Amino acid sequence: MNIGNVSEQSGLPAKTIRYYEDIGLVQPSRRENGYRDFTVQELHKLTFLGRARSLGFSIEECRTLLSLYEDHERSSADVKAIAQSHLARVDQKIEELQALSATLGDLVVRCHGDDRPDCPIMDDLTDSDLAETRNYPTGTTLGTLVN
Amino acid sequence: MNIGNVSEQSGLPAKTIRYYEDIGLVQPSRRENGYRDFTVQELHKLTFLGRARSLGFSIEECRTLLSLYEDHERSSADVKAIAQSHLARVDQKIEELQALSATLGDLVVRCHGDDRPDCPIMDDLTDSDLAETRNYPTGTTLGTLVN
DNA sequence: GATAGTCCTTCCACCTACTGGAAGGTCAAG
DNA sequence: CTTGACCTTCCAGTAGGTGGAAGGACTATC
Repeated sequence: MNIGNVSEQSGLPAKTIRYYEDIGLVQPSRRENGYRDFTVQELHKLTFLGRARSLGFSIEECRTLLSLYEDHERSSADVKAIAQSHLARVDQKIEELQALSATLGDLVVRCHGDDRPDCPIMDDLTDSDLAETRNYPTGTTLGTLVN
Repeated sequence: MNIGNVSEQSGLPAKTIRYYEDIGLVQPSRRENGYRDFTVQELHKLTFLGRARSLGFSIEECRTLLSLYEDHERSSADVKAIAQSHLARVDQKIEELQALSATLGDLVVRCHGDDRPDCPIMDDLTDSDLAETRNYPTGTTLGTLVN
């Protein structure tokens, strides 16, 4: 199967599939003309990867999941552990974002949003006393908060 | 003020401050020896930036907020608009993550997590029939879901 | 004056997970 | 034989930094 075909059937862009080959998630063979030639198994792996990625598993988690996927003797505990730790991160992120939403929501409500310069949002970002009572999240866990 | 001093007072790593200079968020002057020399105003701007970033505003939003911060004639409506659109994105992200959490939570609960290979999580990632009834999020809004 | 330690500088590479685009080879249809 | 769709590789860019190397500057101590 050509990459275009596999792309259509798996739902992954051809670019992404080439990238997955680059990082060693799939190893399609090559034809004489240099074109990649995918087997049905590889199509399944790519579809699997697409689903796992859409559930937010990282590439490295996907790599592990893929090896478990191929190991029919694997224990479900191994799979569950990955899913659980991923779930924990998702839930933590939700909490962080909810706290953020509360803060932002409060600021937005308190801001008149008129043509005068007085603005609680700016005051909050500016005034160190306000900031000290608040409790700004710092650094590590909140990186890119929203995409 | 030297960068180390400003770093300590603003809570931003020196690396980050240099980066912010690179992208034009601050313009400290230089001493004869080549060291950056920050004014108190620049320290305030950096602190402001740190707070805005910790609330999840993007660098470009921070740039706009910073110009509003410096414009004492600005209207609060301009500030509010930015905060509101940011809030909307945060809330949308929360919804997406909650849907994800529900899906993952369901899978995790249904997985025995023992040493046998049967695993609903794997089944879900593998079986296309299951997947069709599900409704996997795709592509754009869910990029890197969790950091 | 020499030396050690800390601070500062620039520059380059790396992170995630792709995506866009250029330059060029291949294949099937008309 | 040409056109267009498909394929290839390679390079660069995204957001927002972070890590590290190589080297200059400053301060304290001997």
